[in-house]
Amino acid sequence: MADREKRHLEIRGKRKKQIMSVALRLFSSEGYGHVSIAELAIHAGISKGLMYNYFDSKESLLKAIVEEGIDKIIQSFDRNRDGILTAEEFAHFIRSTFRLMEENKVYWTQFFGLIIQPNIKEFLKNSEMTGLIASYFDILGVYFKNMGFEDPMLEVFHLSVTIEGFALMMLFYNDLADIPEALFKRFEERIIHTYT
Amino acid sequence: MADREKRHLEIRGKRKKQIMSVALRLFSSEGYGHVSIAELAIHAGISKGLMYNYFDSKESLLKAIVEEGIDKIIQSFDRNRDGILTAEEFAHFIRSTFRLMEENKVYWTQFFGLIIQPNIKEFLKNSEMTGLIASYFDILGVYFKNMGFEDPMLEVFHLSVTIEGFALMMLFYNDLADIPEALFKRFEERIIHTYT
Amino acid sequence: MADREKRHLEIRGKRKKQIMSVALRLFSSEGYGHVSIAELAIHAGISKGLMYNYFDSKESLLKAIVEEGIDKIIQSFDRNRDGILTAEEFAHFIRSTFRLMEENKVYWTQFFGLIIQPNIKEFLKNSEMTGLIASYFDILGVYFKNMGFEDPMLEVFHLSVTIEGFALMMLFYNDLADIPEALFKRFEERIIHTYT
Amino acid sequence: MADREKRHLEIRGKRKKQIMSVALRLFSSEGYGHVSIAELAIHAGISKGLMYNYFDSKESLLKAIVEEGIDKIIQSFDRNRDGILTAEEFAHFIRSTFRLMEENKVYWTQFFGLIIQPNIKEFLKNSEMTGLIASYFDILGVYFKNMGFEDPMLEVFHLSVTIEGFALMMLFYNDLADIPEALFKRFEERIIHTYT
DNA sequence: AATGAATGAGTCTTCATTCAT
DNA sequence: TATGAATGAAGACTCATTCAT
Repeated sequence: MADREKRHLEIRGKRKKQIMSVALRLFSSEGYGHVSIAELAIHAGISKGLMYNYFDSKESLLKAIVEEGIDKIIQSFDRNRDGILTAEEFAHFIRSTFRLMEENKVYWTQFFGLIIQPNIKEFLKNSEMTGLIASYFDILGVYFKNMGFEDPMLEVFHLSVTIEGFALMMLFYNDLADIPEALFKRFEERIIHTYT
Repeated sequence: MADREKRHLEIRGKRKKQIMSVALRLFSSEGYGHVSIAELAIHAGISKGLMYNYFDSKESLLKAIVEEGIDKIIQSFDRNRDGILTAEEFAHFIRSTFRLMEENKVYWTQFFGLIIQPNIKEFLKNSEMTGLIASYFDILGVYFKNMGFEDPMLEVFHLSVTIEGFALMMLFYNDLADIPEALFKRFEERIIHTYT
Repeated sequence: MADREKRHLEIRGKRKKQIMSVALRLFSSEGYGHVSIAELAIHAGISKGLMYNYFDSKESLLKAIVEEGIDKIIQSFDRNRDGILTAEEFAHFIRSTFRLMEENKVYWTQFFGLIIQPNIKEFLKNSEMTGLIASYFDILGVYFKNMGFEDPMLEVFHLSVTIEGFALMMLFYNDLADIPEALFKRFEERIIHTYT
Repeated sequence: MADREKRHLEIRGKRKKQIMSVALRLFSSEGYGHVSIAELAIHAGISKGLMYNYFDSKESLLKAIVEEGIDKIIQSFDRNRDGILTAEEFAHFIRSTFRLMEENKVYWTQFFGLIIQPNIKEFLKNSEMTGLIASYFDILGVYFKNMGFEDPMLEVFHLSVTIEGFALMMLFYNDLADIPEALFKRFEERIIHTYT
């Protein structure tokens, strides 16, 4: 009994992940509104009805995907929040952020491609991320002030804009030709160099 | 007769612009796929059928909007392409770019919100813009080299990423609370200062 | 302009009535839940989509039908409610009620067949009819008391039960073979005779 | 072995009854077409698949329920069919009928709520009940004739209509507030008094 | 030029039923 | 016996597009 139940849960878990993974890819590349359940089912190799065994609706599937991504981000960034950053810590923070993105380039690119879609942005605004971002902005503001920057908030703005722009660039050019791996490294060092 | 015809064309022109303007706003905020012709007609104060007097289809309307935006960009940037930039010319180039964006903040924000949507990106890739951007990249590369930057292509990348990131930030935060006007100016000077 | 608008409204009105009429017939004979929009469309000689030009949903169509019936009933019975009934008035009340049912036997049989369906009953309970029925019960109670009946409320109950049962009988046997016209008359006189 | 088999059959029998009981309740209150197998399974505390171990299909389950009800009715009324009714026998017949309904008010109300649904009526028409009812009509006709009623068939009609109307009334008002128990008794005596 | 009734293909969703375990 | 994952046909509903007026 416990055996059967365990297997069921395993199967459910796998299927759920599989559906979410396929959906993220399609939603990101085609746009949420342009992906039909039929298309999703074909790409996931399942029947049309099965999705509804795992998610209440198409929108609920979207929500699950977005929330999972937000959770991943929060888990990654929710450590060492004592609030004071040294130059070394700043460098480490930037490097580990890029490392995270690089390791799951496909996932994060797709995720980014998803959350910039109209109506989906709203999910973010109502999530914990808003607070998380604000607190990081504060920490960075203090750091830049301590480092002697004239206009710390402008630097915070510049840095975050740069990182978002980088993500957007990856999204745009990844379809055509991959961005050279080396660029990751050089770009990252360029940022660290500017701010330490 | 010629008079009547002229007035006729004038009216057509105005209607067309009005439809395109409303459509851009809706496509950008709701997402192309989520805007129905019925909704568009209501917001434009016309009947559903009338749209088809001006555009062959919904997609043709989209195309017209995107092409108009691309044309505007090309017209703005297609001057002084002798190819060699002085520091002063660079500063002027950055300033006039920001000025253009600032003056039509609403239009460009909407336009940006439109072209980052999946499937619509493709329009850009097949447009003249690709070549235009490439040529600007070349000019900037030469400029950065002349200015003694170690890795000119990285700087080009950084600059373009920054500007795209800025546009994205405007798109995201414009709904909630306007970005302070002053930031435009400070951000722009920050870029000029870095690269001159 | 006013002309066109008028014609539009005329067409809309006719179509709406036509759809409601076909829907009532099908809902009553097949059961609301078993009638598909496709089936309804075929029987009404229209396309599947057109129904949604006139009603928001299948349920909204149902609601319109039920409410129309309730309104008809209320209009028929909402006259002379001074509250005191003579034997003559009672006889007239019964006769005119039967006359109304007889004249639109098809409509009322279908309507009755609709409102006894599960879930649809609820519509009635929340309608004005509840109050109307209650007030008629009161009036009849007084009448039976004045006529010297031992247990007036029991008579009210008996009478209403009899009429409802008559409606149900019509619904059941109308499919197979029509109830003989004469029965209407004899049944009606039987009731009048019992209670005057 | 025979023991195990017996227990086996006992369990099967119980399960079957349980499923039928839950199904009758749901079919009656929600309408046959609106009850899904999933819903049924949840309310019966079994899995979706298990139902198919006991019944071939949803319709076959419905059929079993209706047939069981018809059987119960036939068993109750199939006695003393010598054909001639005295006044005393008539009174006893009415009383025992009401007693039967009263004792299993919930069951019969639900059953009645089921068989008046469109499409389900057909089951009755093709069942033995049609003949049974006809024969009772005959017996009652003779009885009323012997009792000196002017229009015996009208009385048969009136009586059956009254009883059906009573059942319908119970179905309608049972959800809201129970019909006072005393009414059963008084209503029954009222009928007996009229016809003896 | 302008309207909106009408169409029907396509979308999301439900659900009776099957089957491997 | 019992489970629930999986299927696919069918249902409610949407919407780009056409066309008579």
